[in-house]
Amino acid sequence: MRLSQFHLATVKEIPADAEIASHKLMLRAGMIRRLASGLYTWSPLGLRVLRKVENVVREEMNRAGAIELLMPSVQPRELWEETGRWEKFGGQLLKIKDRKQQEFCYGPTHEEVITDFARNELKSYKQLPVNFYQIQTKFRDEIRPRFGVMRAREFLMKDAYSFHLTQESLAATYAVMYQAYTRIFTRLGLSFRAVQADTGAIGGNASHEFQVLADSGEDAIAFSDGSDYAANIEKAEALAPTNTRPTATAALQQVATPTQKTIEDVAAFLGVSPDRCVKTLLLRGRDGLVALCLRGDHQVNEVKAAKLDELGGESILASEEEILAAIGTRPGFIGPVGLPDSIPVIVDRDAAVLADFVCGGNADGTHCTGANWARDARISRIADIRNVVEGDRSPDGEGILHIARGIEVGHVFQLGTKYAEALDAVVLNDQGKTQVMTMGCYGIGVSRIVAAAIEQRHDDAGIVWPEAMAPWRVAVCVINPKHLPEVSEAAQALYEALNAHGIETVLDDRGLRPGGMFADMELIGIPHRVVISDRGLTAGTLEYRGRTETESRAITQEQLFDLLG
RNA sequence: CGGGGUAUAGCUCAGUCUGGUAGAGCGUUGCGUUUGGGACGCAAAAGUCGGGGGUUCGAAUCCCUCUGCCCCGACCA
Repeated sequence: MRLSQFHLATVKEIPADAEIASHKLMLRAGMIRRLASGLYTWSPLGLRVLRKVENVVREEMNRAGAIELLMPSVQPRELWEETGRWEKFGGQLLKIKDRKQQEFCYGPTHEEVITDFARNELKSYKQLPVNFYQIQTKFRDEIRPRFGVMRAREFLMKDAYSFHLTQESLAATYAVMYQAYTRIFTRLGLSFRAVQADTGAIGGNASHEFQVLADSGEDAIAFSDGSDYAANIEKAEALAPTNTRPTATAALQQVATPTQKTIEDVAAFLGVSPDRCVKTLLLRGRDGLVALCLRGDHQVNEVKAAKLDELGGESILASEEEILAAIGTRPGFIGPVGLPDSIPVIVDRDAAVLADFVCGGNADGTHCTGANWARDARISRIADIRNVVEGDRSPDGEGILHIARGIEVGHVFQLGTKYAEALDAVVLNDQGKTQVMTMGCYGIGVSRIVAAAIEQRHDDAGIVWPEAMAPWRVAVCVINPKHLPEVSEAAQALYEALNAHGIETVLDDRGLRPGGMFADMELIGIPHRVVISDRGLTAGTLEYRGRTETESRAITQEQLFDLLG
């Protein structure tokens, strides 16, 4: 590509509301333009990168035996009624009506459509297993779109759905997809980690997320330094403490804490550390309020909590009014001591081994000191309901846990029969009997990968693309093309030679001053730069500089081809 | 959904408190000089000050209202 014939649109100034590096750099490089909240146009430059990612994904999916198809982005309400998700999916589902007032949604995902396709197309176990995928635009009406294409409302996703007769077959395809994902992210040059993920309300058997490691990531992941254990913090189990509860030595006392409502304030006020306090949360349970007790320095894990029988799938905090009505105090002073018998008290494993602890006094402006389980407070059940923290023992018993941040770019999931059952997707098995298929689903956030890569790879000058994602591998920059015809001819010749060797090259023939040209090529992250000038022409060498190098070096054309492989 | 902010030239923003001729930088266009790390000079085009209503002799500015966008929060007491 000759840049004079391209639309490169870098800018110096960007809106102040771009917060993270990838968002800023994508705007500055002119890869994307915002159309409306969470909606972006991909410029010619941005699209080149997006296509690179897409093609790697497509190649590896094909290699792994998946078959590409394309489903509509607009989907009829009736299909979503069949799985009950028309209502259950919530506000993220963008609902639209056509001229006949028929209702549709813009697809946030395609389980319904693919399962409908499968129930019509697949009739025999002989057609299984099969794995269909598409690369398609999705729309999720996010509560708060942010970070550019990282959390946009409209985004490009690769989603695959596999169909099986048996769990063993599903597990096999799942493993193949896991391997394919590992290849994809490795080829894309990303530093990533596959982590165990929560299977959510669907309750499937296995699920892994592929997380690109970046400090700006919205997910927290826990990984062991003594094994390959890694899990989303939502999923990571906090092991029971090894010590048992000491015997009570202190007497229960009620103390005045007039304005101290947070653990930090109470602990500081009473001169104890937060890990000697018990914090109590009241949630809406299946049959009335439920109390959760945790050590003051720990945080409740909502995913774990929601799975408690007492809560029945959701973890919703009780309102101040409900709490006032039930126990006569407000948030900030709740404690396990003297709670009504009707409220189950679920105690975290670590909170359960505390003795002589501090907790809320169940009266405004009071806390208790010297509280002890059994003697002063009832335990209905002990459970793991907290987030793991840095330094916890790894659940597999090997090493200790560390916490890192990640950007979820892929998710593989053994769905089971949930959708196939709801939509009656059945085949005849080898006994001639009708059998519901079991499913897997495998997603990759194609557009998000572009942002995630930049998060991971950038410097002061701009983006530092991995070779596999760069819009072009090489930039040939011409200095002062108008002065000497030989200079622009030499640049042209090199440009053509590189492309002829299958090395994607861009020729910067815009005639900019060198500073502007170099700055642009660095901003848009081209891995290799070759400068052609009268200076080099006289010397018979090319001036080469890699994107992350700080000095140029003189090399021959032969050396350049060697270097580019 | 709650709270806060914001909307002025293509972009980034001043100007609003204290009402009185619409501003800057970047970008764009033309001419000239320049040409190895985002050049310089001269000239120019460019705005329904988000929409609607009101107050006023007069509104970007004050009041009401609608809308878009952004930020924070939406359980961790």
